[in-house]
Amino acid sequence: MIVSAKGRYALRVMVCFAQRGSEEYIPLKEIAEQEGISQKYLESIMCVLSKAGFVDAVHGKGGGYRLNRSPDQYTVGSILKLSEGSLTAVSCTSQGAAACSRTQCCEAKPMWDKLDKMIDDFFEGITIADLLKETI
Amino acid sequence: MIVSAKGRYALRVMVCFAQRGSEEYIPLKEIAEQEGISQKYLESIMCVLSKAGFVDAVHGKGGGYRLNRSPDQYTVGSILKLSEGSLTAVSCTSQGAAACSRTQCCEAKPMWDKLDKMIDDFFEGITIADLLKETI
DNA sequence: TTCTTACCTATGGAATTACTAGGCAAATAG
DNA sequence: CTATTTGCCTAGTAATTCCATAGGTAAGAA
Repeated sequence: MIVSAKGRYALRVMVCFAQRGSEEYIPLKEIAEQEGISQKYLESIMCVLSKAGFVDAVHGKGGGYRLNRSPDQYTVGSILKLSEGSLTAVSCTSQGAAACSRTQCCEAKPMWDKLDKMIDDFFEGITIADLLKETI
Repeated sequence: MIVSAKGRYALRVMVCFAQRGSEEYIPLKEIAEQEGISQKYLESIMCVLSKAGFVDAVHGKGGGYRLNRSPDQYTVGSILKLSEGSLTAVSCTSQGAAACSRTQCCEAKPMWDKLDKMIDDFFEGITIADLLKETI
């Protein structure tokens, strides 16, 4: 599993906001109910998206979240990387993990690197707008 | 993480057998020590490979495992699928899992399907012989 | 001031992963 | 025939991750 529920939820929410396409702020409670996702869990996801500047957030009544760019300005890759942390296919190639001791002699390393690049290119080549238009 | 230690170990062992390239059976203990992998853990992996007919196994003294085809007859994909169970990128598209209720209306489904196919093609297009030759 | 909404910290259950333990079954060497 | 070597089978377990919950604080509008 390269994309967990967290990443999928993040995408769903962003698609959801894009579908509404409003300038108004939408409270998370509304999205959570509509999508049938735990509100509290969504909060932790949106918080990350907000701090990264992907969405605008406003407190208080009439507040909520809204996109601050057009859907074609959001790549699926950027959203997944933010919510999942990283998209590496094997632990050996992820930065956070302690460097694999076999890096120098590993026959498979070039393959993993190529796969990582392929997956990254794939997700960076798709935008929220593409998902809306079902043009994949 | 789409490939865990189990899958990586399976590949390493197969590469290891291919490197030796012998007709003789090699006991797993030898491989485990050489590779620094838990013998017991390797046993469970080899057992699957053996039952699937990927390797020949012989009990008793002088026994062990050996490949029964040339390295270019083993795709990385076939080995990973066997040891990992499946290679699907998201839980929604894996057969074993209960069918996702959003399958019909999910904007992302076509994307996941395309990714799954891309990853499958990638791994099916690489053989153990390729890994040995470092021609990736 | 009160209500609403985003943000923050901590915690817990469930599942998965990587590994260990101990024995049984098969095959060979002596 | 017996002892040794090797693969095979079942069970358990520590650690980790994942998904979600709980309970609060901070900010802003009516």
